[in-house]
Amino acid sequence: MEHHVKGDGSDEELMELRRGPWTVEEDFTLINYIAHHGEGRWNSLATCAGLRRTGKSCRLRWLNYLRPDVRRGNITLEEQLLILELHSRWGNRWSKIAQHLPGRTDNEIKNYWRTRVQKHAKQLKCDVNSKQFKDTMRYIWMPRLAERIQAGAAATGTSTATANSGTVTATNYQGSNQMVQLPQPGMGGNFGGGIKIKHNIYTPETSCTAASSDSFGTQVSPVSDVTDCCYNYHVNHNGTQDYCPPNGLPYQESFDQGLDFNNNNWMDGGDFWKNVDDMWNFLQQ
DNA sequence: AACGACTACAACCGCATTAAG
DNA sequence: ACTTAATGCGGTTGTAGTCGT
Repeated sequence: MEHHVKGDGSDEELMELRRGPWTVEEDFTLINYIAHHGEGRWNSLATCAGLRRTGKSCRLRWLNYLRPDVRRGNITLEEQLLILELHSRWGNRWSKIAQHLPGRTDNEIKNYWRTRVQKHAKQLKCDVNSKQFKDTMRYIWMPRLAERIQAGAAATGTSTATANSGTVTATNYQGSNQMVQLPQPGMGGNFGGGIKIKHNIYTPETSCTAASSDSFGTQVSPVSDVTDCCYNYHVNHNGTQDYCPPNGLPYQESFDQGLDFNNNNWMDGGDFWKNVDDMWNFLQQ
């Protein structure tokens, strides 16, 4: 369908600027023009190319869709992990995050975050910006993603996730065997008690954020130190204490049931746990 | 088959920042 | 130094496709 700017007698209306989805012809015109004249000066480009589009629209179409190096298709596990990691550091700085995922646009990453991550936070009935959700992501989901990446790498004989100007290795995220205290229902952001469960947890010490400069050579301030975190945990370097819930399922397996990392559906456990309390109840069964 | 709900993603909008004159 | 246009960014909306009933 075709949209037109309407109603106010503006220049835009007089020029009958088009809106809405781009046609194949428009795409071809834009690609052709940029191939001959280069990109930039988007307003004049739109006019000179004979496109009845705003410069903004042309720029967006080029950068997000037509550019030859735009990468399409499913977000890989490595990319997911990188997005989570960078978002935890920079927040909604989509453009900045996208710089470290070659071929991915800020728009795509933003869409991914909104459709997958925010959806899951909603299903868990917690705010995506809450410490509770961030900690769940950081100490549970990210380590599991890393494990799956490494498992995949081991299976295929590859060892790194090529993801930007630098590389992210799965081993960046490998934790030592440590004891982490899970949040209990009603604790809010301050988890004072709780049982101790062994897991390869993701900590500032084991993540690339622990360094004063990150793996991309960018100076960063470390994210909240684990001592600032509401979790109480202690390191169990020999890793001898395995906790097994009464249901007989190892802790890790229990989480895998709720967070299906297979087939990239690593956040599709929302129907399994309706909220954090449900998750907790399941783990205590 | 028809319908509605849901999902993913393309596109738009408004504002902030930067560059040019 | 100031103004204005261009560009970039993040939030939001629109829509086509898919799935379940």
